[in-house]
Amino acid sequence: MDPKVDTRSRILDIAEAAVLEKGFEATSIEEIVAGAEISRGGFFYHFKDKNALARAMLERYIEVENALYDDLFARARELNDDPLHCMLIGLKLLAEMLEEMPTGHPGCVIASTAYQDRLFDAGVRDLNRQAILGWRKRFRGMFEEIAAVYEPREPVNLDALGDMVSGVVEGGLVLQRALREHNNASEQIMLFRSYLKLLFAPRP
Amino acid sequence: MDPKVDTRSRILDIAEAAVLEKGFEATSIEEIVAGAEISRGGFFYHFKDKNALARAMLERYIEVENALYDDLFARARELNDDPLHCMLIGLKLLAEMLEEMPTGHPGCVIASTAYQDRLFDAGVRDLNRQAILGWRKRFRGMFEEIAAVYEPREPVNLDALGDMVSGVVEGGLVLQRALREHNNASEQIMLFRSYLKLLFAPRP
DNA sequence: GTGTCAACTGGACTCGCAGTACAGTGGAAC
DNA sequence: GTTCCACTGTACTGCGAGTCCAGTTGACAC
Repeated sequence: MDPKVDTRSRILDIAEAAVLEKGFEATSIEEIVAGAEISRGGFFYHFKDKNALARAMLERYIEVENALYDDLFARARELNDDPLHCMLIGLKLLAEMLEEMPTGHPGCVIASTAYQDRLFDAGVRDLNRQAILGWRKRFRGMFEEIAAVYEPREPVNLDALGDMVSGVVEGGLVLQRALREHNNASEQIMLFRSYLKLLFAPRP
Repeated sequence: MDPKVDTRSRILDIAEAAVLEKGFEATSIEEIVAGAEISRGGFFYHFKDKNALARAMLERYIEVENALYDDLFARARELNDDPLHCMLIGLKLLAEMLEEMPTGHPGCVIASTAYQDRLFDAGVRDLNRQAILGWRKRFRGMFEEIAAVYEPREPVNLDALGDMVSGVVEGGLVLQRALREHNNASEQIMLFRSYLKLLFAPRP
């Protein structure tokens, strides 16, 4: 049973670890098949080419990420029913989570594919795009709820504010990777959180 | 004279355009030498390998970027002497500049190298790191000036706030690339600007 | 027990690209 | 007239992606 645990997911596991550590291009198929203990032929049996691998990785990653956000904000909602406080708690939880991830959050995957996009086909690029649009929609919805209760202190485009969650995470991860520091992403999220506190502060 | 205009910078020009359009890995030396109308031997005469090219590109890019920030905030300072207003004007100018860049801002280069870092040697990675640390220092200094006049409404780490400028730009550029939209980066900067307005709003 | 199919193995091959090596050349500077 | 810089051109190695395909192995079907 052990050697048979779905070869396809084993390939994805190995590939994901390698890609997160050193990037997609720097990860060779040779290396993946060695890690997964299969032959090159076996790899190409499951994935037509590296593009197909990228697509499968992105699909899986986006699912995991969405489940994570669902869970995070569901927990936040349990702790506080107010939409603003729920958001603030959720962001705190997200920041804590990012700190606990030693090698860095997979969020990388999105930025990484965005910056190497000529390496990928239209399917991969579109998947990437849809993921970010999904997060925009998710957070925009939450901000609408908040804005219905707390009038924003400054005029604000809620789509852009929704994007800012993804943007701050991605930007923070870029900093973290480039600086080789550890808490940049979580720090950036906490700053964004402080922005929201000020933006939706109740009028006196 | 025309065919002789410093081959080295011509290589850098061609390479930069290609890399910004499709990424470093996807840009072949073959293609660069064709664009610059030199031979492969000529390329390797100027650059030991692709790593040396990357380092030279980064060096040049960072210089340009720093000059740009110098100029931008100098102009802002001319318009208003108050450190907060100077920052707000500078960010507005930056946002406008980003909107006017059709193919997208070179800021990409930093994120791009960060995400493909295993492709590069320690020299390139360190250059990348130093650039971000330089911006941290620059913006931290400006925020210190502001905080000396306007007490922040929320506790804030000024290093992290300095990083947030780079982070928001990088994050915005990631969004822009992935979404294939055009104003995400400038929108994100304007949101950051609105954060600063709220954070350093004078007490009544 | 035979047949079928999915899930592979293994090897041989092509292709494109990075990088090496080096011999030769043309023109400006001294 | 020589030297040297800035190349050109060619020929080579090596690596990794991707193709092709013939053959194996184990599960289940009938």
